Amino acid sequence: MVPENVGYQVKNGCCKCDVENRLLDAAEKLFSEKGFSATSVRDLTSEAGCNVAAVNYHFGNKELLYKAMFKRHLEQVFGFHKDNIKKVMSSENPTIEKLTEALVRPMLEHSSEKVSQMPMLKLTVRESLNPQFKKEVVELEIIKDFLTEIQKAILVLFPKLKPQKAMLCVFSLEGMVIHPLLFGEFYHDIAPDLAPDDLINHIVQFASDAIRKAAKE
Amino acid sequence: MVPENVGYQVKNGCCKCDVENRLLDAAEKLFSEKGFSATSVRDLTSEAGCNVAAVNYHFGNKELLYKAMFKRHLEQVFGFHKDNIKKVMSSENPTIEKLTEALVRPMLEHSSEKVSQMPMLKLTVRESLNPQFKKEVVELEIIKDFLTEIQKAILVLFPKLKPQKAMLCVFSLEGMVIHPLLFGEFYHDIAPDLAPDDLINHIVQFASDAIRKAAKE
DNA sequence: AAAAGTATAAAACATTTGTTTGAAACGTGC
DNA sequence: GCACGTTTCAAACAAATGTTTTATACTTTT
Repeated sequence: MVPENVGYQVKNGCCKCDVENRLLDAAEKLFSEKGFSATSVRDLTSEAGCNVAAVNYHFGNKELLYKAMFKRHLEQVFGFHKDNIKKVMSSENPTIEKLTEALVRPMLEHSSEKVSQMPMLKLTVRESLNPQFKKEVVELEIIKDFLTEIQKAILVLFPKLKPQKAMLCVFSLEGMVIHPLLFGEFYHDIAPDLAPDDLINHIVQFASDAIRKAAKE
Repeated sequence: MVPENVGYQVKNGCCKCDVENRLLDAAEKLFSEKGFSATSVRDLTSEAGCNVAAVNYHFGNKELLYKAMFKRHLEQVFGFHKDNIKKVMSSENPTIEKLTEALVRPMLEHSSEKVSQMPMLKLTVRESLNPQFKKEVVELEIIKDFLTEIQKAILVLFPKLKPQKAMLCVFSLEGMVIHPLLFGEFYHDIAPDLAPDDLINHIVQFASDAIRKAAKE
């Protein structure tokens, strides 16, 4: 296995770092397509254009590569969304509609880049559903932080709301947003003429109405 | 492979039917625990107490056993929920609260039996997320029927609601219900002192409020 | 330039995989 | 009891799996 700390500065960028990143890229692509077990180490290394032994050399084994892939991906994604929350809450006149829209829209309107990151969201959910390993491979703490961030924002908007009730609203909102991401094919099948904006507006309205009502009681 | 129609009546219940059902039971248990790829045919047959060849003999191959397992399970589960809808809608004074509660409560309050069927729900979602086979293994039609049934019930309660809007409400409701089923550990981790009834009441109220508001516009 | 440390590569390793085979056991109808 | 179709089983099959080994190339340090 590769030493944690190299005793010298790597000058040639084409070496260690590059292979590791290519393997992480290959991992995102193949694992999210076919799952962990159905993706072989040889699939990964040939996608990354390196030797079979590279996985074990750089990451220890297949499972640790899996874990490293999640870490890199989740930090990037949640960082993006937390920035969006901050922007809304530090804006002039923050409302629950603005907050929900800031969360819902980037997740649901799929530009060309977003499409490619949907498989990874699905895989993350899949892995959370039936964790197949003893040691957790998706770190719960980073997700918990994210949800707590939304909860805080809601409590700023509705100070009278009980914290636990606010967290339930976060859960419900997240459930509504994740749902079309997970079952997009159903939406298209059952409601073929549904525009993305209609869906976004529906969820924003649906959630905002319910949260506002909950805050009144 | 086993012939579709046997030329005689099987009298001894200990034969064909029994092995097939034991294999389907083993499939539910092991596939929902470890997933398709991570479960070997030998795992299945030793759990079912039969020979390795039995899977291929009775179902053709591992994948067809997987499909047969889903069919048996989904027909049972959706049948149960559709019955509940009918009971509410044919009751004296059906309301949106009664309807949502009839759907939400049986799913979320986990008696000893419900606990054991949660892994199968997770597996069903998992399989819908990243279908790993060419031929669909979870039949979409039976799910579509179920969602349409809820949509119809909502339209009876709120005739002015546009059908498409009603279906969006069904999606949102389903999203909120599935969410705690999928991420129950999170709920327990983030809100440890949350009683099942509180969660059920929250979702019933949250959804009913929002649907009623949507019907007014 | 020599030595030391690091990265890549091809080949081999021992298991495990899904599936098939061929024979034996079982149940049924004559 | 006999012949026939059906079901079960142990054994074997070829293919694929994750990982390790050994040797070779490369980079940095001295």
